[in-house]
Amino acid sequence: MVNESKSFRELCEENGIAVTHQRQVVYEVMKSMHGHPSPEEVYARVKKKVPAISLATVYKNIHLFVESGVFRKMSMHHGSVRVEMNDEPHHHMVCSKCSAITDIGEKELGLVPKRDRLADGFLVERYSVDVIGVCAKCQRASA
Amino acid sequence: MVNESKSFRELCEENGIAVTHQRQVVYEVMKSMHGHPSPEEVYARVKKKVPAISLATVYKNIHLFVESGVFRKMSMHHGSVRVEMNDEPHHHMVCSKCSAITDIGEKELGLVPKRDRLADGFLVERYSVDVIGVCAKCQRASA
DNA sequence: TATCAAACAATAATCTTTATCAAACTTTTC
DNA sequence: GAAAAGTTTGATAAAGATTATTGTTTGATA
Repeated sequence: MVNESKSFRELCEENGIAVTHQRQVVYEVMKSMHGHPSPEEVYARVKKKVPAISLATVYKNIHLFVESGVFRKMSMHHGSVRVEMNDEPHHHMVCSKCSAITDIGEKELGLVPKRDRLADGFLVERYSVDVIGVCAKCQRASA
Repeated sequence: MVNESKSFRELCEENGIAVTHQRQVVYEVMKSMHGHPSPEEVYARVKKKVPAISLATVYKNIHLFVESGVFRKMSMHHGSVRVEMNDEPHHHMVCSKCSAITDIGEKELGLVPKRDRLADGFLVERYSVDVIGVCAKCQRASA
């Protein structure tokens, strides 16, 4: 307990964010959950330990953890639904500054070694690669 | 004109969906847009050609195009925000039947050849790979 | 311990998506 | 071709996800 508290305190210092009780509970609950829970699911669990907490606080802390680098966003894509109209096999270059998405052909990317089966008998249909980085425009802007 | 109409008609027949004027306009507008427009953006353009169309119709047709295989979903992830709590470098196996997401270690995947620069001077930070396929559970269920 | 910026809870507002349902349109059947 | 059967549409309500606002409380630090 003391150790966990201490490490959370250190983590906050490293990332330049304040230590609060709510924040610590959100962090610990998230760390304890497997997979990729939604904010609502995190909220439900946190609420058991801190009944007065608000959903907005959970959202704010999740965002804060992402911004400060404690956790990472799982998808760099925009929130609303997007579809592919491009028939060619391709992947995406996603700018971490401006979120712009550009297609890149499968060949140009110099692709993944394909396998039919992966761990636990997962049957592969296709790969979808996001290359996260900085687009030329944002490189110029920050130069 | 006649050709385009004809090919849309054929496309609908192939995919077992009815030919309607609204559907055709949504399809043609989407095909004509570069990048990955949001449903709202598609709606805005379609509305210029069919002022009486409703946003719900655009949504319904986008879903129909995805379900019937005319277009593809760009991200297989769930709608709400998700973050990574897993510190190890890893990627994701996403089940196309049940949408379950499982982590897979970078090494187990047998990785991508890394490059620093890609087309147009895009500066690479990291790769994020989604392997789309069928999980063991869903394979059993459909066997 | 007093001060001040940051974080909090509560809640309203916004944005995105889905559901409902009667009317209009497509397809099918004759 | 016209009527029946099945789909799609528009309008709108509702649900779901996220952000903004505001007055209050709390944490860090002098």
